[in-house]
Amino acid sequence: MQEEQHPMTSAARRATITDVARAAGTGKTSISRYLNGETSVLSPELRERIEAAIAKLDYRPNQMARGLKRGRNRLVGMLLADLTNPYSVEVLQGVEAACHALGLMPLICHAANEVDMERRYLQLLTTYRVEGVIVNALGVKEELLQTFSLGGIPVVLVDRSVEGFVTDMVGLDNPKAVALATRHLVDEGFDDVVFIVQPFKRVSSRRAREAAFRDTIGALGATGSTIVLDLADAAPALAAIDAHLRDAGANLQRVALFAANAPVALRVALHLKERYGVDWQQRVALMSIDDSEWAELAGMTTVRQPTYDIGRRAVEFLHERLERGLERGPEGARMPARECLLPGELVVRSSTRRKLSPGT
Amino acid sequence: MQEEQHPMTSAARRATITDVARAAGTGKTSISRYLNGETSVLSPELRERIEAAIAKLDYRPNQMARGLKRGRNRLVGMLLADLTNPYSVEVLQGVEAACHALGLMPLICHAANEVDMERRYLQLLTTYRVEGVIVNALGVKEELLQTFSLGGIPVVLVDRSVEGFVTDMVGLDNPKAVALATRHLVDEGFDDVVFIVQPFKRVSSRRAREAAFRDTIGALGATGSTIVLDLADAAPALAAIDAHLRDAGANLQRVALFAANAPVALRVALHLKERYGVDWQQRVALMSIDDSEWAELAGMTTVRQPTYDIGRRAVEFLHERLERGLERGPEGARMPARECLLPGELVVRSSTRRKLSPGT
DNA sequence: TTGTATGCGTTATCAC
DNA sequence: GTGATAACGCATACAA
Repeated sequence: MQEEQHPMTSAARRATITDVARAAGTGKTSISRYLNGETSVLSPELRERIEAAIAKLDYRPNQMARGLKRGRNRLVGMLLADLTNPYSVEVLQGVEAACHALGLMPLICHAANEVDMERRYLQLLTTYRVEGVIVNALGVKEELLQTFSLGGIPVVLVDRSVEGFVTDMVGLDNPKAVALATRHLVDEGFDDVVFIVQPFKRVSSRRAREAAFRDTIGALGATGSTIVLDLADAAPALAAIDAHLRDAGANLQRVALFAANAPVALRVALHLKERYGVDWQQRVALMSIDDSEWAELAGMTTVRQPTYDIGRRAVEFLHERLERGLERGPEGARMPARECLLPGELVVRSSTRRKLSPGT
Repeated sequence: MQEEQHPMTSAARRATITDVARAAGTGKTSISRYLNGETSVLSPELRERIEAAIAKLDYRPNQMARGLKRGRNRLVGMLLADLTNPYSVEVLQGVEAACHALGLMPLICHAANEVDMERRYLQLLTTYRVEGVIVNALGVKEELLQTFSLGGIPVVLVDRSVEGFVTDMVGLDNPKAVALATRHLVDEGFDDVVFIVQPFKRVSSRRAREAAFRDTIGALGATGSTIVLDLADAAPALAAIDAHLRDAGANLQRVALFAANAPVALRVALHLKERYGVDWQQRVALMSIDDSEWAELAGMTTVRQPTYDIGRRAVEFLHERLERGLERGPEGARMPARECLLPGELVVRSSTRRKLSPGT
């Protein structure tokens, strides 16, 4: 009844290590050794038989069983707050590449901006016994993460820290990046800068960027203010922006808008276009952190984050901790929390180049 | 030596079902029963003890072990060719939501446009014994997918079919969508439409869209041509576009550019901006399939794909096959391949609204 | 150099 | 109602 057109066992279940052993006329141990690269302790002849059997049966070791036995399944959890944000996708690319290089498999969880999803996914990751987690979340709290740490599962934070919780974290060097951008604006002759940021919530980077903005503006002796824009209800903030623009125009001030990230920048740009028409760029200068794909098209100045490297570093941090945990006992993985702050790169485009001589 | 500050077993390994059984003063079987909702056959008293023990130990069943025993681990593979393409992210959202609702866990694999990665990831999915796969790939061939089908693992294709391989597939209704868009252009008075598409390669949807374009243009008696643009080497195609635009201008023809998807549209838009300046939209009309986030900002007409539903349907297809496979024997999952073609929605923006009276 | 036996955490089969 | 016990597929200590 078995049709053997293809080299594998028809439409039945996959071959197991036992099947291979039988086909190769040997024991499971030798197969296991072959799989784990203990190639030196195998007679060339047996080795060939094993290779043949594996090929014939199209055998693939079952990672689940393997993980169960070894205690580690090479799975690492990657929790992303919002894949809609190009930042996340880019970080992800770095994470994937690094994981691949290290033989790890990222289990990607996309919370789609739902705080409740974050919690559920984190719990789920726990049931799959991931060896570590990389977290870029919106509302995760310390206690949730403690579960991992206490269980000996390393946690690496991306882009934001979590209050009351110390671990490795990697992200943009916000102070430097914001200072760079702000200084650029002032240098270009803008004497009134409006920083636009989402409600801080639990997101430390938002707060950090805003603080850096105020510091820099103060140090430069320029005029600056902050407007908080909630993407779920942007009207009030947009009205505030309009008002500010109107007043500044009356005072002959040159104002620049500085968005704290790409989603905010897009929302603001859409509003400006709607309000001032297609040539809104002639009327108001907009820049942002995050160099999204449309920035070039819109000719908008940005600060490009080293997203790929951020992802890569996050995995490296994780990997180092995993290694440590292996060498010493499970309790010996103690190691001070590290922080990796990568520099942003200013990408100057037409939106912030001086167009009008001051006072005109 | 054990510090019991937190309710769980210090920094050691996670609690197992045996631990819970011991803590509850019962056998593993009862715990298992409790976990699997066989709640009716448990005395209320025992039930409470179990609940308490689980809470106290912060016990989480190990999915790996569970999968090993049951033969199914609720994992489904999701292979994505390019997360950089917003289309993919949107489809993913649908997939995730549907999976979550059905108790499935998507294992997301991002091939980053590397055909070789696709192959590797597909093999990897096999080792994790996913119960099914949803594939949106660039270069996977029939043989690779056969491995899954023959192994009794359902495959659902998204957006594109694979030559010589029959399975469920879900995507945009390309003929209708392209016809809708093309007719719109002609209605708006464009008498020369250029369709721009990436090299067909193994991507069936590209071919389908181009064919639909030619059919529609022919049926409408309008002038149309196709330019193939390779994102990795766009110069020739862009030059061809320039030439076409020049010639058409000389002949007083109104030409519209129709990009087959968002990445192409972006590349073309960038070129046009570079060539014609910030008011390039005044000179040439551009539309595209895929309603990317910058389309609104650029005022570009698009065909919006029902991405979320595409993802959802894909999971539903998969789920139905999984159920079938359970009821009847593993061989009884036979079921004709289905195709779900969802309609696109025309989003008209300023880019294609008549600006010049013909012949001016 | 090779094979046997045991256990990883869970579910399923069968007794009680 | 409840609880031993045998698998699931694999790795490993140990024996041969």
